[in-house]
Order: sequence, then C-alpha cells, then structure tokens
Amino acid sequence: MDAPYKYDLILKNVGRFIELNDSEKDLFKSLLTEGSAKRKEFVMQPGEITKHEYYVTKGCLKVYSLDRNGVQHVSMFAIEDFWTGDMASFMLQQPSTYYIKALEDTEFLMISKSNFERLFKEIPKFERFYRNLYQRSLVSYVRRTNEGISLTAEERYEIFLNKYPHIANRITQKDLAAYLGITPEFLSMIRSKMSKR
Amino acid sequence: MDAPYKYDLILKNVGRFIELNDSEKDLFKSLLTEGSAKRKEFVMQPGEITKHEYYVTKGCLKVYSLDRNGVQHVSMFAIEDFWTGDMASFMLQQPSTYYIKALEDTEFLMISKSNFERLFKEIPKFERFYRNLYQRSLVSYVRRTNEGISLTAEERYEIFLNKYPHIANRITQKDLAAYLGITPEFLSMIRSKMSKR
DNA sequence: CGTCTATTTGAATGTACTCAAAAGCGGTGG
DNA sequence: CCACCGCTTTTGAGTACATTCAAATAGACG
Repeated sequence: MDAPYKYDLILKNVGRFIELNDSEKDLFKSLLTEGSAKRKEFVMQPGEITKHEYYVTKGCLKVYSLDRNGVQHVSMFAIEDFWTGDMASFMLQQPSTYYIKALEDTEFLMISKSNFERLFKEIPKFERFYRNLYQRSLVSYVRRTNEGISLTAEERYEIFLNKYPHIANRITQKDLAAYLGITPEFLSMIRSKMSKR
Repeated sequence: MDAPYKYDLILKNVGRFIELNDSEKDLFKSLLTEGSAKRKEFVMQPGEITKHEYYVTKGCLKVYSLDRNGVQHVSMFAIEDFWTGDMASFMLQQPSTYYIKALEDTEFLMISKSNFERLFKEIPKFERFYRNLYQRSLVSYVRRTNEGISLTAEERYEIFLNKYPHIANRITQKDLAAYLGITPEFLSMIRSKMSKR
C-alpha cells in the first residue's frame, strides 16, 4: 500500500503542469529510484558530486551548509511533495557544499543526472514541467532574498510561521533559527517577547 | 547597425541552450517587441500587472521595491544581456509590487505574456531554454539568499565587487547599498574602513 | 555657475551576537 | 517505568554590527 502511493504523489505533482499518458507515466517511473534515510542520517555530504535530485514522499529533509565558523545555515526544509537537492552541484556536476540530513525517518524518489537528461530526450514535455517548477521556485527565492535583506528577524519569523505552519511545528527552534539566519538564543528572545503581547 | 545587433545578442543568449533554424529565429524575433527608456524613466510601477519579460540590450535597469517605511530594496540590476522583470506578477498576472527604472538610457526587447505562451506552443524547444535559464537564476538566488542570512554587509559587498565589477562601477553607492540591504551611510563606513587596509 | 543629490563623518540608539549557565525535554537503557 | 544523559531552550550580561538623525562636503547635471 506504500510503494504505489509514492508514485501517485509524484505523478500528481507533475500533473500540475503537464499531462502524461500511461506509457509516459511508466517511463517516468522507470527513471526514478526509491530511497530512504533514517532520522539523523545523511543523504548527502559536502565534497560529493550530487548525483540526484530528490522528491520527498514522507518525512523531512534539511538542506544546510556550515560557514567557516562552523555555524549552520539552512537552505530549505523539504517535507512531503517537495523537490530538493543541490542544483548547482547537480547541474554543473561539481562538488557540493551542502549537507542533506533527515530530520525524521524519510522516504523519497530520486532522479539521476543521466536519467534527468534521458527524461528530456524521451518526453520533451518534461522541459515544460521543470520550467514551471523552477519558475515557481525562483519566485519564492526572489521573495526570500528580499526578505533577508529588508526585514528584521522577528518579521521573517512571523512570515515563516504563517507560510509554513506545518513545517514550523515539525522542526526544532535551533533548525528554524539556522533557516532564519539568526542564533537559537535570539529566536528564543523573539518568541518570549512575542508571547508577551 | 543597431537594430539588427539587438537580435544577434538575444539569439546568442538563446543559443547557449538551444539551436534554432532560420525560420524559428524569425518566428522568435517576430514575437519580440522593442522598447526603450531614458535615464530615470520608469519601465514599470507597482500596481501594474506585468505584461512583459525584458531582455536588456543596452543600458541598465534597476528592479526595486519600497518597504512600508519608504526604504528602497533593490532586487536586481539588469545590464546588457540580462533577462529581468517581475516573475511573480508575470506568471500569475497579478499586480506587481516592483518598480523598474532605467539608470541609464536603456534599450531592451520584450516578450508579452501571450507571445510567451505562443512561443512555447510554436517552438517547444523554448521550454528547454527557459528551463535552463531559470535553473541558473535559481542557483544564484539560492546562493544570494544564503549570503543574505549568513554574511556581514562587508562580506556581501566584497562578493558583489568581485562578481559584478562591471555593474559596481556603473551604479551609485546608494543603489548598491539598497541592493546589499544596508544604508548608504553604512556602506560609506565600510568603504572607508576597507580602504584603510 | 548654481542647484540638487550623493557621499562622508559623527554621535546616539537599536538589533542581533557571544559567552556562560541554568532549566527543560526526549530518548534510551536498565 | 523510571532515571539518567545529552541536547534544546531559556535567561542574562556584555559586545559587535548596523541604523537613525544631523550636518558638512563633494560631485553631477542642466
């Protein structure tokens, strides 16, 4: 009951932007690999050349890097129905600078670089799918970039809570602080200040 | 000698990711409109529904918004060979929150929403072009987002100088400060501190 | 040349960080 | 099922980064 469900989920995701017939669906599915990671396990580490893009079907992944002072910075949290990975490393096939770690027992589907290319060759419609997917991601990253340089930590925290309440209540404050770009101590202060209102 | 050059430029840009034959080139060109803006002139203002995506062939555009305190935040500077616009507004056809203003006398090519759709219908290869274009933009926005939350203003300033020296020397410090997300006064301090080393 | 805007400089303030220590909470083994 | 251990969260004091406001100076454009 579990295995087919994964594919229903990803096909529905793809179906937002393109329509596939049965043989195309089968081909697409055949280009995917199943993967999983237990809580606290790494899916990827810096130095590796990213071999896959990931689509999470269950659980939660944290994509992050360490700066030269050893401080974590979270690029994104990927829960069910999220695509993730290190695009720069995947695209250019150069060593990644990111960690991907499971915050919960997690299941995902992966597509390798070569199957990604093959997908475009066999079913050109997928160019359209990814064009749309990236277009949307771009919109949200442009927004997040602007928020990062123009808003206070408190404002960014409130935006995150409103936009991703279902993520906020699955992660620790420490990880959320690393996503917001502030220290856990400061996030704690913000919360106590906000609760007094 | 000027008008044809514009199209050579954009065809070369497109040629990075897809190959077009002559009739495809002609069709593509026919879906573009030429535009221009004098220094200090607005190309777009908040409240408008973005009708076009822009490709700059000469000059420099500043894409920015005002926060509730009236402070400018620059999303990007677009010089020759840059694509720009307000993707969110263009994609969803909802009112923009951005200004686009010419910092120099600027010339650009535009593609309207309906021609954008038509382009995909007539020459599906363009899905691939924009898929690649957006993929690249995404990589740089992911990086910029991480820089915004993890680096000091001084570090972000140095990165900008190294990455876009040709832009840095065309814009004012005030505009650069608005891009970095700091006040012009603070950028001035950073510069004087750096020059003392 | 004059005017308008950008840039510089400085003092006072606010936002966010560092370091330290205590309190809370969750998972694990006995 | 309880007790312990390790990690997260809280709290606080002192500090660094960045802003605000004000005023002087420098530059650019008409």
